[in-house]
Amino acid sequence: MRELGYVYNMGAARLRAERSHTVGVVVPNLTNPFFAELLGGMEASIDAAGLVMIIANSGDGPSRQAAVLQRMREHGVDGIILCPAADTPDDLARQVADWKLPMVQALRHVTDELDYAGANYAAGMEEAVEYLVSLGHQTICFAIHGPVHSAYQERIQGFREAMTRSGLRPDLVIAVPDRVDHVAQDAHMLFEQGRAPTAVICFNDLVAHGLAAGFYDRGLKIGHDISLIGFDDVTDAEAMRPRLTSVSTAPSGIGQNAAALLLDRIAQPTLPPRRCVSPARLHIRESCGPLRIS
Amino acid sequence: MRELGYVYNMGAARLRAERSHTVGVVVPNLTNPFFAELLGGMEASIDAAGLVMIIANSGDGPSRQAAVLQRMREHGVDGIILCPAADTPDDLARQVADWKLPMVQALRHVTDELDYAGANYAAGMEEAVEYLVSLGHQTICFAIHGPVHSAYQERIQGFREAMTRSGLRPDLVIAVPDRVDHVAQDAHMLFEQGRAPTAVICFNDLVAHGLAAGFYDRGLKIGHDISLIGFDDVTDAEAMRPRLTSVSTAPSGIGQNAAALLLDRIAQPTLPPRRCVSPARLHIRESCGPLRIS
DNA sequence: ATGGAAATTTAGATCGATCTAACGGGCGCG
DNA sequence: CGCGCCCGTTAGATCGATCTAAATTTCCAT
Repeated sequence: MRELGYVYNMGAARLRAERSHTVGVVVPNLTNPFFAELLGGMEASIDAAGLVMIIANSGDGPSRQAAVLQRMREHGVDGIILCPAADTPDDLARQVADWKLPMVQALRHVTDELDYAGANYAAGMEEAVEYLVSLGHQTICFAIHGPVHSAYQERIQGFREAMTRSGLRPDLVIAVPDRVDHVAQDAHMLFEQGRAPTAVICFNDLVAHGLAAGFYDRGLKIGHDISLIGFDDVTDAEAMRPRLTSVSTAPSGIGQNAAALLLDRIAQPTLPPRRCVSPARLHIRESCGPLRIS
Repeated sequence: MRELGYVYNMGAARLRAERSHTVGVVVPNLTNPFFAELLGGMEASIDAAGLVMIIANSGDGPSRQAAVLQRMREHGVDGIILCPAADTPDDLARQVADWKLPMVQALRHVTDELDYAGANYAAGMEEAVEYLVSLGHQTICFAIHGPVHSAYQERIQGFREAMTRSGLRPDLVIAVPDRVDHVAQDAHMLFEQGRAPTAVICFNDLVAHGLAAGFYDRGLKIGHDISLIGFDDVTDAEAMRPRLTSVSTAPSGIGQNAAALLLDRIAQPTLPPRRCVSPARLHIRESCGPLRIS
């Protein structure tokens, strides 16, 4: 075989066996390091199972997402890991069921009829709020960002519930610019309309990074004049100064979970839908300090 | 067709037509945001051409890389974009020619017999050195990192040549830890053995980020006590304080170039090997200042 | 040595898109 | 009216791995 330079023709095998040893992965955005880590985790598990990943970008839009799913179907993928784009219609599940295509939702979910791998964003958020409360903070702001989806809503909900439970105002949810490089210069938005937060929780580490720059520009010392908490713990929080306290969602682990769910479902398509929600824990570093009475 | 739920069977078409509408992409590392941007650029071009990307991780090791290439070959990809792993044997080109598989090298190159898309690292490095020299710096250090490959050597060569041309010591090339989170605590290495650099150029922005943290810990003010230049301009340099001056290599554009080269070569396999080297320009921000006489 | 059961080899069918060649219908011109 | 040309249609072959069934061999027991 070696002499003749034989290579196994997976395409022919697929045609006969109806198995392509291929899975599709759809993410809203390739360049966000958060998704890059997610992909890294998936790749490891999927590769170990002897399959390859076909990857595509939905651009967080339902129409592109539909086109991409169709393309993957044509390519005969054995299953799909989908991070549903914002505004994904909820008949997605029905459609996929029609297609008899194993599928798991990652990070975000639009239906309970399909598997889901994510993190417990709400619990992580609550832990962050409780930590800030324990430091004496009362005016706590949640800086949000980006398109609306389940992971977005769970964070807001976790924030509101934890704030309410602590008897604090739950409505300080402020939208900052989507473009990360504009966040710094718009950091002043947090202090408008009579708000004077002493602590800010961010939708993700990118926002935290931008706000940290904005606070620096305003002469606010992080961990002293204002406390800052990130979310995802993915950008090198360890390399920020002061080091960024962040809610760790371990995207690489979520990727592995999603891959494991998909492999199981491919093996047993009749399994009832499962949810694999990994804990999100607050990683305390140096960006938060006790409330200063001014 | 819609009523019956017909889907085009790409696998069958491939078997007959010997075209899979599939390209393989091999990178050494999925989680590095630099490669994520590269993939983003490729995805756009490849998707626009109606092909899909199969993606794999070589872990920067030749043996895994060989396995991954073999797997892609079995899957019948129409071509491959490879960022060659460190220590890739140079008979790679011969092997690929035997396989009659269109292939382009991205970011790094091991042979002139295959297409290559990259950036002019040496020129970018020279621009960085000249800029520091124009600010009066004389003791300039290059902080390197990671496995050895062509992009690594071109940067070192550019540094040495530019330093020599300016009549400065070209040998201040210092290796910092590979793990980014250890760079900060090992920043002191730069000042050992009687070296007292007043400016540091970094192998990439991750190193710059780490060193910035290390300098902060030592009480050095960046842009004042010490000047710092990054490379790649990919981590949100705009969000650092002071903003990081960095040599921009535009990985997304390199990805697009690589994709374009591959599509051309698939269309015309007999084309002579081409090289597509995009310019690398210094993006000046705030992390460098004039030499202070102490 | 022969029958029957088991093991192995071999021949063909299959998956679905595509390519070729043969076939048939339509039409114009002699 | 008939011959030949052109066009559209259709039947079958093809790609390569795999699955089934038939054909062949092996081997043990009677």
